[in-house]
Amino acid sequence: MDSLILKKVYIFSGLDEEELERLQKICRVKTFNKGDIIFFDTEPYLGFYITVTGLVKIYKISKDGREHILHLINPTNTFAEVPLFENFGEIHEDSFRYPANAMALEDETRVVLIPARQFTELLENDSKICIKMLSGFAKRLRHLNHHIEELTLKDVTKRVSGFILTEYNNKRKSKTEAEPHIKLLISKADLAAYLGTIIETLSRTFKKLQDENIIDVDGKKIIIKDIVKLKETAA
Amino acid sequence: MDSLILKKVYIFSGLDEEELERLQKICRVKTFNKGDIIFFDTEPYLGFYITVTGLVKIYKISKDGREHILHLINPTNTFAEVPLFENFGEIHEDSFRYPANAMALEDETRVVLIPARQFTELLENDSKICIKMLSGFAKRLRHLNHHIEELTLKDVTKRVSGFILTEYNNKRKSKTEAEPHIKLLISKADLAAYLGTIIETLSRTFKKLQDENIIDVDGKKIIIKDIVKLKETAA
DNA sequence: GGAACCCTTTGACTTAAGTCAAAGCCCCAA
DNA sequence: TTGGGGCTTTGACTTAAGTCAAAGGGTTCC
Repeated sequence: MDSLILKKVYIFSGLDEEELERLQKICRVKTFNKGDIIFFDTEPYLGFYITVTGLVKIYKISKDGREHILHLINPTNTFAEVPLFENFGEIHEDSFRYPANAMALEDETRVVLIPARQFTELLENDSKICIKMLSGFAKRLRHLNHHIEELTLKDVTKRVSGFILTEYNNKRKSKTEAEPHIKLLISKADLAAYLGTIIETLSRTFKKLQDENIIDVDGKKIIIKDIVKLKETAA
Repeated sequence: MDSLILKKVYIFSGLDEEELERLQKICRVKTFNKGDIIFFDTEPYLGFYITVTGLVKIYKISKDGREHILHLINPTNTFAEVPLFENFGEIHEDSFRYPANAMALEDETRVVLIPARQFTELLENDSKICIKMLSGFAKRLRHLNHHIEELTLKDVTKRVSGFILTEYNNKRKSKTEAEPHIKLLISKADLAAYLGTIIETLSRTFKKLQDENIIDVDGKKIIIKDIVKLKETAA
């Protein structure tokens, strides 16, 4: 497998060559196509994953079939690490399940599986990795808190506007461009599920924001026409 | 201060006497009355807290004044540890703020402040504590995921029923009794905020469940009259 | 080129839950 | 005992967002 990818994974960035090599030996690489399931929330827990290429969605399905997306996992990011620690030491009993479902959202989505047992041995001897993982968990906690805040205290229009703004800010970190816009990496149905709504409502919200001359929606491209008003709407 | 309390805190349960003593020296104890603010989300980050006695709520306020409760912290549990790790090493720059507000919900609520800087030194030398903290974070992540699931995929009636059931299950772990019931530790307004709704809707929901002979509400006491139907309603 | 498909939009309708306002209840204190 | 204040309930109304159904638009594949 690609040895470089592990180096880029945040939690492994403190490891030396030898440790990386050891880790590499226990990893398993898997490739998925768009729509393929990586794991269901009913499956026994094997270990956590790293997205290498493509995009992965972590989601839950309610009894009546509605879906809610908890996370979208980009390359070099990890997912499903939480069960590792829920009852540290008891993982061997294989009574653990994955906490949600994971699906590949693009063709050629490659992921690396880090088996639980071997990894925990590594952890016990290395507080640096632990701190990195703590840091990763902290970020995720922050994200989930923010997500809950959005879902409970804001209406759909505010959530959509907020989403566009954060996406735009993330993008701007890397480059600047003439026409301020974002490109959706996911389908509108998925975006709706991520924002805690349904596709029809999302569609109407986009239309409303277009009518108010705040944005322009062209397929998966969303052009920001009035960032000041967009910020007002999101606030 | 009470030295016994630190022993009971989950993340410190691996420490020996000497380490506990060292920790104790750097702690500060504070006592609050009902309604007192422990910290606002605008204050610079000093460190994390442990609830010793009483009850603490962690909450956010939206622009239009609505409140949402993220967590309720019981004795021996910690809160506000997340910022410790968000940019590990940079805490000294004191540019960090608390991520939410914290308020004492009972008189004589005692909390212990563990200063950030001293604590991180301890962490770096002890992977056992790290793993304990990871485990604590994992539990919280699980809780937040569950919370999001509830908020986005379920209506208020389901959320209320689910809340009663989990409270009852938590309680039953310790003791069994003739009349199945729970006692609310918080006001109904706070419960509403925790369940992502408002007090009027909560009141109506309780009434509906009473009319259907599923529960009986008597002030802060909720008697479960038909646990089978309650489970059906929550599902 | 058109059939089949998927994703998305639009319209008409329903409903859960929020808002506003008033009244009720209960406990404590003077 | 009376009265005030905090909490809670109830009622009437509004509204945001979900449901159901149908139509539109763009790709891909024979």
